[in-house]
Amino acid sequence: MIRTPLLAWFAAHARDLPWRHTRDPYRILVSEIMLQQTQVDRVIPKYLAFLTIFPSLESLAAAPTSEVIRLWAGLGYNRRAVNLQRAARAVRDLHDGEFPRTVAALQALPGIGPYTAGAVACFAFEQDVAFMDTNIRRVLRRALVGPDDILPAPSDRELLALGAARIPPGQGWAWNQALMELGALICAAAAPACRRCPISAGCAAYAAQIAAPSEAIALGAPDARPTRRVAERRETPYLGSRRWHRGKIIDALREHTALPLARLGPLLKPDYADTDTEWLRDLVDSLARDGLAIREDDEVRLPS
DNA sequence: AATACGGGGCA
DNA sequence: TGCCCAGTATT
Repeated sequence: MIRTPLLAWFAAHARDLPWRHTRDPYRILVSEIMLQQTQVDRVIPKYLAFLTIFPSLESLAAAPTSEVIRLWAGLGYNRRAVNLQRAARAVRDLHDGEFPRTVAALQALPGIGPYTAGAVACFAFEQDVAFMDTNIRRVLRRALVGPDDILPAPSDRELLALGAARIPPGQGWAWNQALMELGALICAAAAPACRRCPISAGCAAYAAQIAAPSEAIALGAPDARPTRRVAERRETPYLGSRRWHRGKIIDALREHTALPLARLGPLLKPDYADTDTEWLRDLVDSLARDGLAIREDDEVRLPS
């Protein structure tokens, strides 16, 4: 068994996370869906609570969708809750209750994309597959390509190929966990802790930083360090946005079995008027298309 | 290739 | 405020 510096570091410094104690594909899937665009610390309590209520794929598949959506409160991206249950039902109905093991079959399930399919194949079935989340992408890029601002930016396909070739055979599980852990704890997006990094000796970004300690810009080196994200797009304001209102509607539906539009409206905006009905109906229908709500005439409820 | 999709934590 | 976070589906 090969002991690379990264694997040694992981063995010594890995956080004790609940989903690292299991290989149950159902539990791994729940963790991976919850972790999509959501920080570890915020997921842990939700993950434990979810598995207490839905300890098995069968229990989740058989549950009312409304209960799954209610349990999802506080996690955001509520479609994930619906898709997670759809995936559970697909495994039950289309795969005879047996989790598919291949990346392709996993990715065919609702809400499971390239990342999650690879993660389940690796973390549940211990396959040596390469995949990328935001952490792995940043680590591979810095280590194998160079500083964040180098151009052209490597494509995901290139990065994936580079990363795949470096997986120590038979240790994909630990390797991929270690890459993610390094990205989260050491090779952070801002202020990476290179002093504590176990792979800085072989890191392209670190080498570049040592060679040119940030005075290239001050000296005005032409085209030396072209900056990516020069014209960064502003993040759209969240408060009062369509997303915000959708979230508020789901919150209201979590509290009530059913709600007429005329009662839902004032819960969203104090000055709700009849002229807002069309706006509200459009919002509700968008939720209905996502499987997050059901509207019958002027009454709204969570899906059963 | 762009957008929509939640929400909370933090500088 | 603006940025970030174990992404996916749709256009």
